[in-house]
Amino acid sequence: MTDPIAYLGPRLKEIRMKTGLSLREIARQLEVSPSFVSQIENGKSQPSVATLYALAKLLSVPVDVLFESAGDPVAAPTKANDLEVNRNNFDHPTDVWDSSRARISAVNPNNRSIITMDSGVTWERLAATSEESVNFMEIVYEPGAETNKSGDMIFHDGFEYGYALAGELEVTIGDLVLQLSPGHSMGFDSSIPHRFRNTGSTQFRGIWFVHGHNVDHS
Amino acid sequence: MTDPIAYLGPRLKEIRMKTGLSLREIARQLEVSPSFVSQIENGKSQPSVATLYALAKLLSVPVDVLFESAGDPVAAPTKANDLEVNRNNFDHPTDVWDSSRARISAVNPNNRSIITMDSGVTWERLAATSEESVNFMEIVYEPGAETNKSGDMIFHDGFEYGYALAGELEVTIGDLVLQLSPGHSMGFDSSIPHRFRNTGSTQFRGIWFVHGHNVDHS
DNA sequence: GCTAGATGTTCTCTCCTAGTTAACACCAGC
DNA sequence: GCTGGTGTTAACTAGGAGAGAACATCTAGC
Repeated sequence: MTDPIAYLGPRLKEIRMKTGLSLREIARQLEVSPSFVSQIENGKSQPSVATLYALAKLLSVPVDVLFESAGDPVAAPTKANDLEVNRNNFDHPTDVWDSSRARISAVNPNNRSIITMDSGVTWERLAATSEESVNFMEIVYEPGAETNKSGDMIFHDGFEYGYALAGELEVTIGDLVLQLSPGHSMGFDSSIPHRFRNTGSTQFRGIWFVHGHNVDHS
Repeated sequence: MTDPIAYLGPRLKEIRMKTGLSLREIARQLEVSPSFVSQIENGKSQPSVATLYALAKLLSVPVDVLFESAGDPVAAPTKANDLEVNRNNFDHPTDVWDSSRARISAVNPNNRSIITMDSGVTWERLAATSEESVNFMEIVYEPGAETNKSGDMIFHDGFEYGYALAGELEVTIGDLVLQLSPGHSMGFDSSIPHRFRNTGSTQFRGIWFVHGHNVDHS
């Protein structure tokens, strides 16, 4: 069995990264030297219980998660890393917001980050956590608006989930066409070409969740 | 605030007592000297992280409960080793539904899979895609209902996102307590201990999205 | 280009403390 | 009385928790 204590360092680093805090900032708040934090993260030294506890508290994480084996031994594949498909041209709602992200994010409706598309489509961010490639948002389609003014279908990595709050939305996924009415919901593999269109005469609003495959990455 | 580390010793003793194990027996299994265990229990010395972890493991208790100020119900097993960590009772909404999952999933409100918890909490599945460790659902908290009847906070791998449709929900995440009203939304790293509670007099309903770290796996 | 400020890392060194051994006092049952 | 169990405390030591300084990168600004 693999010693969980051996993973403590990497695990700490992983969690610290998510918080966006620098090693030196941690050291400052913990009142220890930066070098020591580095030594801990690299497994060259071990903290005392007091330091361990303070560390967990600082990262607002139960002590136990520090012992969990960090994710998967994601031995980075040497090859597949360099480039993805040319999905850059597609504008899909991943990582398009500003950079403010945290481990806990609460948003009230009057204070959302909003992105307005030229095509009568609006995304309002509902939460900005430290997860990348993840978007939780309210989407608004004005009457006549559609995903792509060109009418083309789009596809991208990951999955997409939606819940209709108000109005009607015509959802096309692959061959499937369905009408989303308030209370209806759906989810699909977004590598299937898809398109949304508000064919009705009233505004459509829905709760949307979109994420890529690699929800977290080192 | 009183230092939780000061309570570590007494806490250990308390838990050990419940297991019926002698101090010397602990020392034997831990492969340390009995005197040292005594010193730890009396706060005259502190264990290293390794010893602390081994200790928690031996008592089959999460490390965190060693820091709790004594008095809380520990649910310690009567004999060591016959029970696992009492974290198992935590049910969190991942992979609890039936197996029907597809690449495209559309659900209308009258035809949802529903899980009713004993505590007045209901989950209604909004989509069932082929993704594992992912749940998109409408959650309902009746007045007075809470995540855990015991009042304990829960934590698990992954992230959690919510949008309030109706009613009020008291959300506790780590130290943070916030009131979720209709239109409000939030997201957080679910490894931070959290708890939800409907403190109001009306039913709470919200759109929830929960996923583990490993969103897809081959 | 240079500087000034961040970032994380890797040395070397010191002092503290985790953990030891010993002897201690208390019980049971034989 | 012994012999086995229990927990406690003193004196000691070896090892590692943690500091300090110098290191190599970066990025931003002049």
